[in-house]
Amino acid sequence: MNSEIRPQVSLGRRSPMATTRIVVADRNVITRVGIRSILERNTGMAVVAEATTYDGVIDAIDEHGPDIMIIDLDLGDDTTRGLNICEEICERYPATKILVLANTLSELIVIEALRRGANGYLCKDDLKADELTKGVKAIQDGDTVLGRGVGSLVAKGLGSTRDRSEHLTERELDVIRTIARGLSNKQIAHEMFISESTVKFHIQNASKKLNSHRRAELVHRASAAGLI
Amino acid sequence: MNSEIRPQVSLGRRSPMATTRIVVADRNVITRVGIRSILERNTGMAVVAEATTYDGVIDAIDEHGPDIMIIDLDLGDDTTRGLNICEEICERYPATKILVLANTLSELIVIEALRRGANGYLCKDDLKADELTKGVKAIQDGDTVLGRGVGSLVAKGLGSTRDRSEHLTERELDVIRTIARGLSNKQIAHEMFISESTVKFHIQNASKKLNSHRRAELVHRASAAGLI
DNA sequence: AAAAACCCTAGCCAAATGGCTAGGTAGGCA
DNA sequence: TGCCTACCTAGCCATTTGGCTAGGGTTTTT
Repeated sequence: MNSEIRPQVSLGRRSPMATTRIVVADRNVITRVGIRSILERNTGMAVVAEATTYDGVIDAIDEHGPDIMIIDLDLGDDTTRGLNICEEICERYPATKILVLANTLSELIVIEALRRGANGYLCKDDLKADELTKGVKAIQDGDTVLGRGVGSLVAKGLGSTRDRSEHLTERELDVIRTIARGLSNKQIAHEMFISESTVKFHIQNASKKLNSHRRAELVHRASAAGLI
Repeated sequence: MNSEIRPQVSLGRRSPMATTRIVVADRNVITRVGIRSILERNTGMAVVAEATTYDGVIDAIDEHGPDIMIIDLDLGDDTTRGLNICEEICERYPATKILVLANTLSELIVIEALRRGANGYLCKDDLKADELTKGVKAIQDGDTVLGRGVGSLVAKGLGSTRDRSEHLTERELDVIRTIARGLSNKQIAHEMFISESTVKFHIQNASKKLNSHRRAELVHRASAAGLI
């Protein structure tokens, strides 16, 4: 794994008086307003635009050239674009740093996001207001920020991976959780940015591990085991 | 349902100068701040407290005696308390009106929430900022407010099934429990001495009640609701 | 260097499911 | 009596699934 991500981005600390210009992208109004409100408690931060679609993100960056883009990868209008938007932004607007604000936590998504140019990854749940602010500042200073839970998750994956007697992989759990929400394989594929074949592959493997033959049973067992 | 509550606070239309005091409960900071921020654009509304747990909700109401409680039923710390918190509030603090702000939409949940004293039910997704504000005002005026989608969902079920609390029948529960064990419709039919058609019939009905479209989701919802 | 995990993809086929319309029964209740 | 509910059954059709084989790739462990 590249430990070296986006090498040639301006490193120096910014002058304390400069305003950090931010664009927020999320499909949910409440969330957008919430983020804006939390950030603007700081005089040094300004949310200059909001976006609700991938195209809207590009447009907003193009127009405002923000310092930081805070984005929920799942904007819903184009399921294939979630992770890729990071690359798009990174390539076309290298001056804009990316903070991913996700609903769910999956080691793979975190890694992928970082690999594609994200500078930070926070999870909406269990996030504290000051963590968001601190995260933005840290990224502004050139750091890479991983929220509570996120860091340890990644570290766990990067470090020791053993003691798996009968354990479901992270990916398999992701799939099961999504099945529990009632999505079809096709929908899951879109949401996870993988192909339908892969979804079926994970289901098959998880099913064997939990000895179930129907996805409903799979969900129930995983649920009963407290895995989801 | 009691149309007459809150004796000592001015009833009927409030004077335009009066401030609507609100408590917001949601486990997510961003959401709490977002709601607060949206509501406080109106001079007549003030979020006097926030809560993140069920006990916190009770404490906050006890301390502030708000006009309106905006709550996400899933606060996570006690899964059995979600719907019951409505009753608790309704009984102990009849002056406080309840607006449920949910993530998911299920007819059963909506009905139950209303039956237990909720005055409104909005769905976070696809909610517009002014809808939240309008909803609060409407509830303050004594109306019952159901968000887009919510209303039609309930109306659909309400036409045929008026007063009764919408619940799953014994047979439907039997089927769901068996689905959870991973049996196919054919196997279920054989085990229950009914035809496969009947199995599908029960599944369809239960699915409508729980607003799910896949048996895996049906199992998960029923399971999460403690029904099986 | 080899093995072991994990992740991703493809295609095939039979079976199962979801969603629907359109009936039937029996018991409780106004 | 008629109406309601719960329960039961049938058939249709498109879609989804389960189960399989047969490959890719990367990273970590041995």
